[in-house]
Amino acid sequence: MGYSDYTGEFKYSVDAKHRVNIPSRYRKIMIEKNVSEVVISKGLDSNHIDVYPLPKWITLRDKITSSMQLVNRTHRNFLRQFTQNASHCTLDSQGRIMLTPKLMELAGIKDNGNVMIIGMIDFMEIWDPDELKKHEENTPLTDKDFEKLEQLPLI
Amino acid sequence: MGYSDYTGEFKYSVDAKHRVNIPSRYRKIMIEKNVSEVVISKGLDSNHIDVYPLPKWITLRDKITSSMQLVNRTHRNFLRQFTQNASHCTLDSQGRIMLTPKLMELAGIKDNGNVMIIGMIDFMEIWDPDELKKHEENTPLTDKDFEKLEQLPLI
DNA sequence: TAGATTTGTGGGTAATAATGGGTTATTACT
DNA sequence: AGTAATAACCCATTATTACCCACAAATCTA
Repeated sequence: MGYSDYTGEFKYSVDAKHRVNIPSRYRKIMIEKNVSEVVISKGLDSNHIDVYPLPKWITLRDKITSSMQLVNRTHRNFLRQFTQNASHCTLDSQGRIMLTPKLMELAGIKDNGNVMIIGMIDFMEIWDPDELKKHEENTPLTDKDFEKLEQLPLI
Repeated sequence: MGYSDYTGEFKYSVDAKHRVNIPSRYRKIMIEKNVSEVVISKGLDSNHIDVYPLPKWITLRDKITSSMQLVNRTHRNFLRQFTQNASHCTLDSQGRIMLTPKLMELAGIKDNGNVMIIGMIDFMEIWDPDELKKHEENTPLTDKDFEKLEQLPLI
């Protein structure tokens, strides 16, 4: 994973052309790693968008296809969900990507609205600010979570 | 960990640009260890800021990400909360770091106010002076705490 | 104790980042 | 093929940050 990772939370606007800025720190990391393309897709569980730098996407894709059994209905359904809403995009000269109408709809992101971008170490998430707040309120870290943390060695 | 560690308590100002000085003794240790970058994040339990020199952050991060599965919803939620408030910063030529508005808010630190910096051996904490005093008054170590501590090896 | 160095703090300026919009090229549609 | 819609490209403006210099207070040194 190296020393540079995607962390933090950023607020950006969505313009009339569905363009969203990628944080400059993230762009620097991508340049350093020679990545100029990302794959955006529906977040695995909820109403947000996942942004995978291409190498991460390839890792994910290969992991899934190699362990998947096409005769298994659940596997097929999962694979469909995973790829159906995935689209490749390259950053424009200003460092922005263009969201698709379908993903914006799924994530509740509005034209000329705002988004929150969250770093997830080796990929990113794009949220509608209200959806994010709602999600945070519904999933606070519990004491049980902290107990789990304590069981990790060296922390 | 070597012979040099972060200890002690220091009082510094926060200027209008959200800059906070790092104690020169700490800076010397960092130079000695070739560290020019830290990650600041929300303190695990309370209202203060944690400052991890980069190597410490990497250790933490890898411990957490290695025990984590992306398809697990709880894991994803935990990872999000872990990274969300973490932001990388490099010291400026005067040896200061810039705090983010969100972390200042979470820690109750005010523009043009003061902070206390506390050494935690291999990382540091930044507190609002009032919050720190309150915390000290409200959480003296009890006998029960010491009993728990006795269960730790090597102490 | 006087001078020299380090440390903490403040502020100006140049560089970078974020955002908006116009224009041309590409694709899609009938 | 001609037209409409869309996306890529370019430039302009504003906001923010990084970089630099300056100075005062504190500490060290001889």
